[in-house]
Amino acid sequence: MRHTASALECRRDHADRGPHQSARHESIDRRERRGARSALSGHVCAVRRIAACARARGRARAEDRAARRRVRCDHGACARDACRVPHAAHDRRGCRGDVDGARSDRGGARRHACARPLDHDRSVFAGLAQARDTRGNRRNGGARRAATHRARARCIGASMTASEVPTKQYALLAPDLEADKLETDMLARWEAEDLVTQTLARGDEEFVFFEGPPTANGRPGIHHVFARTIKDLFCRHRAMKGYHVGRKAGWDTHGLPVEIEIEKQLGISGKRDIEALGVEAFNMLCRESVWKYKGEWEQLSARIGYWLDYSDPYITYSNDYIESVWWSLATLYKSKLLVRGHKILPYCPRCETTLSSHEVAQGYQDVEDPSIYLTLELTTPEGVPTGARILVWTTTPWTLVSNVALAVHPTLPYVELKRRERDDPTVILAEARVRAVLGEDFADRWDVVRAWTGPDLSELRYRRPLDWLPYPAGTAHEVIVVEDFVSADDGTGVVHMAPAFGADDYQAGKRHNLAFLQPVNGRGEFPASLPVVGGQHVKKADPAITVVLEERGVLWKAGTLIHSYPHCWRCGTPLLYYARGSWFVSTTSFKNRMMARNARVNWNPPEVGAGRFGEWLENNVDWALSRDRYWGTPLPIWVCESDAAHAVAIGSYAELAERTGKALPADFDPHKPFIDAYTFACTEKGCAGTMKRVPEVIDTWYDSGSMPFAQWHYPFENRAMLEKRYPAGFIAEGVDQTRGWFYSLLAIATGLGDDLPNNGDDQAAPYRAVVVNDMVLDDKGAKMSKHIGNVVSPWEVVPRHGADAVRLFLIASSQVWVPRRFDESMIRELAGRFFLTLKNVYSGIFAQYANFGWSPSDADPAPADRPVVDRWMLSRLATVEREIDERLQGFDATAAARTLMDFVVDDVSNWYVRLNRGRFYDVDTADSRAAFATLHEVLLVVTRLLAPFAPFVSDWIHRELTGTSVHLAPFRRALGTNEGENEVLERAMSRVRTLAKLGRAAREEKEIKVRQPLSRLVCVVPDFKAGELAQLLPLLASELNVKTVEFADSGSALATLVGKANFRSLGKRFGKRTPEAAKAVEALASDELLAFERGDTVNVTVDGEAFPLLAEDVTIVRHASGSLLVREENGLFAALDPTITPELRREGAARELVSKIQQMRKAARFAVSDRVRVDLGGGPELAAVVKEYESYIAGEVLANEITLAGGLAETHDAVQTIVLDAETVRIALTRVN
RNA sequence: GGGCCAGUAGCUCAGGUGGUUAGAGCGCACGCCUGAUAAGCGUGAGGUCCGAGGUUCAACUCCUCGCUGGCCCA
Repeated sequence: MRHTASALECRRDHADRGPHQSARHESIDRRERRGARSALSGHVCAVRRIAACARARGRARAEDRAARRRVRCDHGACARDACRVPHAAHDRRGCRGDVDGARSDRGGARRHACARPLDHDRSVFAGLAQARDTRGNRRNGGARRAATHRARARCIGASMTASEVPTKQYALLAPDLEADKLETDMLARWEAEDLVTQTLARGDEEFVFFEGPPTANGRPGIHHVFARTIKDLFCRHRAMKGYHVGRKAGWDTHGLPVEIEIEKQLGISGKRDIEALGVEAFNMLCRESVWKYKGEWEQLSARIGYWLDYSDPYITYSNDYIESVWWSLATLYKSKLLVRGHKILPYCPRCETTLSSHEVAQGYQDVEDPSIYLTLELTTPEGVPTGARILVWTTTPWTLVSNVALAVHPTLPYVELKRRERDDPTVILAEARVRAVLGEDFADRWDVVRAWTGPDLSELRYRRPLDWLPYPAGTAHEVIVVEDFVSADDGTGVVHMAPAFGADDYQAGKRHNLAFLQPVNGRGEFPASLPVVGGQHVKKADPAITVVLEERGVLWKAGTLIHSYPHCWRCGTPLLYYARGSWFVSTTSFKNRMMARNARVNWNPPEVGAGRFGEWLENNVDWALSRDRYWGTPLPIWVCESDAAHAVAIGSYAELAERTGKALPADFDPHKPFIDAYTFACTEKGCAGTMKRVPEVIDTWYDSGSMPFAQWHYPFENRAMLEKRYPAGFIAEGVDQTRGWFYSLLAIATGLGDDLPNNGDDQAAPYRAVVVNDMVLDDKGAKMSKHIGNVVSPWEVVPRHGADAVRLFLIASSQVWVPRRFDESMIRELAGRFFLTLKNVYSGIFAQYANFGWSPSDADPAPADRPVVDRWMLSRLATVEREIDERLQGFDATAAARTLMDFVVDDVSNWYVRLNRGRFYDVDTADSRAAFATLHEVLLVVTRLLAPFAPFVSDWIHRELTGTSVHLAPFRRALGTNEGENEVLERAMSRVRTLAKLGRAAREEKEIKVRQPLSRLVCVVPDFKAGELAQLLPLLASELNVKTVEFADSGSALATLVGKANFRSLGKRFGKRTPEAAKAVEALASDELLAFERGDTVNVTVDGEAFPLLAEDVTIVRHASGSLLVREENGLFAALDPTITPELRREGAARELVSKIQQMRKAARFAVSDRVRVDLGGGPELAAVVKEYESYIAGEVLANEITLAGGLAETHDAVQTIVLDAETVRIALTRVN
């Protein structure tokens, strides 16, 4: 301890001497550091003793926050890595001198590095130490800063003018700074700068983005973070590319989920309860409820860095929005694209309401239903019985009252069978169903008398089972139709059709103009006028109907069946599929135009567009808009009370006022129930009726699909705006939106056609590109649901890991359109490691050492003048920059993120920084300046490339590097095509890295540690000439710790050549004889291959025929011959000479000894600065090593003394016996301070 | 029942116009480094590329039929 203090005193002494002496001392200090970089001395001690320093000075300010900034001072250090880099100042004498010095008083502080209060530091150290003081101390105030600058100006040298003094100080990213803190601080900064507005003020050309509106009455979940990250990152990328990217927020505020929420709150259920409460009150509650989680949505969006303009959001319930929707509906109506019709909907007869699909999905139960088979008489078209009967199956006998047709399959085979030894009529059914219906042993009792096809059958007619209802005139009935939906999986392959009670039936009914019989009222009862079942509930009528069928001789057999059937989730009543009157957008009439537009959309992934969405469009049915509900956009159609054929669509509030003849009130509300009070005289000439609005509201999907124009209150306002902001360049939502928003946008836009700008059918409107994301599953791959309780709250995850990490994880873990598991440990693994590496490179390498006095300046060598490894780094940077931009341009965020992460971890940290660490220990040599300038450029570009993915930390670092926000920076530097990219150099480095890998593997094979120097590496790189790689060879030599690297020339005796057949090339020429040809190629002798390489013609014999060998037929691989350690991969060849000469062995042994002693010191918990005595016991080998390398060893392990006593010291602090080069060596350490 | 997606190392995922040696990260084992240190680096083990047929000189890749999981629709 004392010696440390004395060293510090020594330093203060220098500092107090004034400028001149300080400068001189600085140079001494630096010389020490350089000199220490000896090729032999591989090790360094970093001493970090915060408390010790503070105590030594007696001026500790532990409470001072700044004190916790670790400040490391390095003296006389000598990194192994540093030694690998040629250094102009390298000087063995300096190294020795340093070691000598270690025995003096001064030496105690030689390896001193510690953290201490900044002012303490400043008072103690002069010279370079001064530069360290100001690191990160911007908060420290002007006086301190000024003092620091004076001190630095003093010490850096008299020749420097004040203006030349580098003043730039890079703040460090403290390792204990939590992501949450960094990000919330950054958010406050953005807020203060109003950065979003700044970005919105830029850019000439529009990149149009549509925000799909969320419903604010549900809480945002982690999957919303996912979708929003995707939206945000592409918007940020395009904004950085110079586009203007508007980001208007929006809220989806209407719809059944909102109503259900209120019903739950009030403890009521169903339309009757709502009517009892009053629609006005109910809707008021809906209107308020929508904003329940608005704050949370906004906060979460902000917290994850989703930049959205919430200042003027579109709100689907607002009057302006509804008016635009009305305009579009009226426009469709005028084009006869908005029409009346029927739709089969699940309907609860008790609640008297239709149910939405998601309500139906909640109510499936297994129930026992009738399962009856009918045998119906077939007739000719003229009505003459054919003598055959057709078998029909149903589970809903009550619908037989409404039977109007049968359906058969177009291609399934049908058969006609006759009962043996009976004169009964024959029966017809699908061949595939015969066993199931007639029994496995049917062949014992039945004979097949004829084969039928569906189309054959459709030429016949049949007699219906019940004839209680008359057919309307002009409709088809008792016919057999051919339909694809018929299956042979159950029943008889013949389907009974009641168009009023089945969706398929209804569609078929429309196709074939079938009669429509709907003898059921809203409570699910038959009308009283019907025989037998009049007044009964339909489900209860099944037994009575079955009896009648039997009486009429058309019942084949009756039983029951258990199956899953939907029930009302509120009251448990079985649902009826029931035809309801509805208004439709007749999308089928412009289906082809929708498909043509869809084909122009850039879908990511493509299969969603072509597959899921394309198929769905192919099977498009008209869009039923009507909803018998309350909280929604009212359908703006008024119908005459006296004649329902008289109808008008109102397209604006002005038009409504005009019709009614008076101005609308100031507080006009277009919602129910108010709007229903507006009536006016019928618009038809000569009609005296009153027009009333139809009661329904519209499907909420129509609201959201109208957002491209309704968000701007088009066409009432903002016509010019829409010209620029339509269609969207890009939208992104979950795959569940395929039938939702993606469809409603497309359908409405196609229907409106030229009533919107830039909206011809030749456009990909309303969106040019879509990115579809899939589900976020829990860590076990199960869907997240409230029910299971595995829903991940973003509010837990984001603060824990930081939004940057969560965003990057979501994007990079797999393609966004594949379902991804959300496993928190994966966030740490994937994103955490990347950010740690990035921070280490920035803080641990760049900032820490740049703060000794480097900042970008003209003194930095031009890129062309920098070492080859820098030029390689910059080339990789340019390549990666281009690749990432291209990937984002192509909407492939995952590939872009991975490219960037791999680059930073692999190329930057793992290769460039690792190889060049030593160059950062100086700040004013050309070599160092080149390294700093290179790394600065790399970090600068990396933060820009990272900004769309991780907007927080990228901005933090970018601001340190440049003083400006990354979000106002250009995404890509202004480089020409492939400018800055040196493909040959990148490939060459890639070869070198492979050779390094092979070399290490070769060492591993013989267990020769990298610590053991070897004499030479021999290698072969097929696609490079030796000269082209020459400049990279020093890197390879240091990486593999060999003295020389040489190339084996073609004739080298070191290698045996072996041919490897190229099947791709041989396959083309030899076809079936490929294996034989390959064998012949691989049988070629080494000297033949050598000759071939030199250009001689070599033949291979296949099937007795000689073929000249072509260059592409063979890959020539070299194997070592002789004693070299060889590894080979894809033709690359690395051979290490494993010969360890006595000199090499002694060098290795010295390093081994040092390593072991260092480990002992660590194990014995010595402070890193503790001085020791080393007592060694061993044989003559050891003595030789110690003799040659004593000063090196002593310097490395801080030994005041090394003895070769041959025995243990009497007292020691640590002792160990090791085997060094087959010699047993005892090591005893004694602490001597 | 229909459509789409996925199934590759213990885990999470790449990849491939068909070419004989299928990759990465994590984890694991072993080792290096100790001036990025609550860091960093390397080497290694680990695979019936879901199964069965087929096409082909050659299939993880193409085709057919299945299986398992997910989503959407009925």
